[in-house]
Amino acid sequence: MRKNQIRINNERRILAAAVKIFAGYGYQGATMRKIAEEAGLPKANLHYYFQTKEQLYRQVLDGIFKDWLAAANTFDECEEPVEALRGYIETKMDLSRKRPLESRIWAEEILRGAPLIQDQLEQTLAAWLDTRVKRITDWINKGTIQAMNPRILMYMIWAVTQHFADFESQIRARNQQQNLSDEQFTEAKKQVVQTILKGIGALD
Amino acid sequence: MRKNQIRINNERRILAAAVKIFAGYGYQGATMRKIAEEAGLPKANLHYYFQTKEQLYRQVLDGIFKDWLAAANTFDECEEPVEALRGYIETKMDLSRKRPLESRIWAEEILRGAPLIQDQLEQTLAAWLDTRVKRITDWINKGTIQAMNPRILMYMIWAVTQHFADFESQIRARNQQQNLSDEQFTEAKKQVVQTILKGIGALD
DNA sequence: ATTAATCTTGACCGTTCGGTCAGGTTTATT
DNA sequence: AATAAACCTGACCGAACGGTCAAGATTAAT
Repeated sequence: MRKNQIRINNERRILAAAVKIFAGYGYQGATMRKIAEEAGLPKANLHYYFQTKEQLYRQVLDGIFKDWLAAANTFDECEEPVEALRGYIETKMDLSRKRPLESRIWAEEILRGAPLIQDQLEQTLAAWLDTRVKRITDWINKGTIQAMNPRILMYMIWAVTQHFADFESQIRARNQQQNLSDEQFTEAKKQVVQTILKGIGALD
Repeated sequence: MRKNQIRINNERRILAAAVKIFAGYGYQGATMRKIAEEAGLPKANLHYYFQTKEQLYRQVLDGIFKDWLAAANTFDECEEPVEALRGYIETKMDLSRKRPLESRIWAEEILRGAPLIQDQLEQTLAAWLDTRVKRITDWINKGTIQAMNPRILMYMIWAVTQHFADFESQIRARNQQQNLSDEQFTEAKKQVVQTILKGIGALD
């Protein structure tokens, strides 16, 4: 039951166009016409592969969601808070930099209260968050980091890593400047990691 | 040339409804019909006071923008980094908590790249940011806080304070839980302030 | 070569959008 | 009391929306 090559190609093409348009206009602002134009296909053809706009959007979100969760692997692989948190923060910032369009779509969906993926978020994300909270709690009990509310720490990391990329692309667009150079971005990553790790007493 | 009471009342009513609807649906998702319904007025009446949807949205943004900038006064009033940053962070978090709808509208506008208020942002915000950067640089030169890129610090504070409120309201909605209690919120503020101040070497 | 399955697309549909406007009503001015 | 200014609103408009469909073109299976 493998899919035909034509279907594979066209679905990929449509999804790529959808990412661009959804990122640029938001869910409501995006139209099937714009996506079709971007993909270089007639609008009716989009509806052949994706029955509705919502279904197309869901598939876009699915792809993003998986990547965003996968970024947390370093969190699990490392035993100590310094490595674990540094790995997670850097991976998430890298991801936001590498895929700014997807990052923006994700941010908007979260901001709107995730009306289309509540279920996934409730289940997957709650469980995901719980295991990280447990791990942070262990560090606190061992005295490796200072006492705090682990959930708030996760929110802070989330906010900073997620929206750093958004700020960046927005500032770049406004100033007609170049993107942050690799050196500048590495500096930013370093500073974010440094501030948070030091802030929770994991350094010095 | 003072405005009539009728005009004052109705404009206020419409703006309040607009805040609710824009926050709930985003700029594109919001419709003049929904706003009119929320305000309890016929749609044509909205267009009597605000000629276009965009003009109405601009006025909503204007109100938010002023409050958000004003929140930074503590930053100027205090000489030392600990007071200045604590005051700014706490004021911004309080503001986001007190006016979550406005906070969400602002966040979405920023996320979209501020297509409707670019000019204001470029001028006002750039200048605003520059003076803060200078002040932070002074602290660094005096050795009160450790060396760093001041702009990145501002982004971090921005991201955390802004989107903490967004996360909160979203999580509340999803879990049908109560809002964070005053105690919990105070705890959160404390932890954010503590983490950032300690993270930049202003504490301990 | 024939049939079946898949793919393509211009034309079209009902709905809703932001916005307009004429004509009536209420309020302010004299 | 009369005139002017401000306010109100049901009905309407063209445009754009998401989505449909029948009929033809292409590809795959036999």
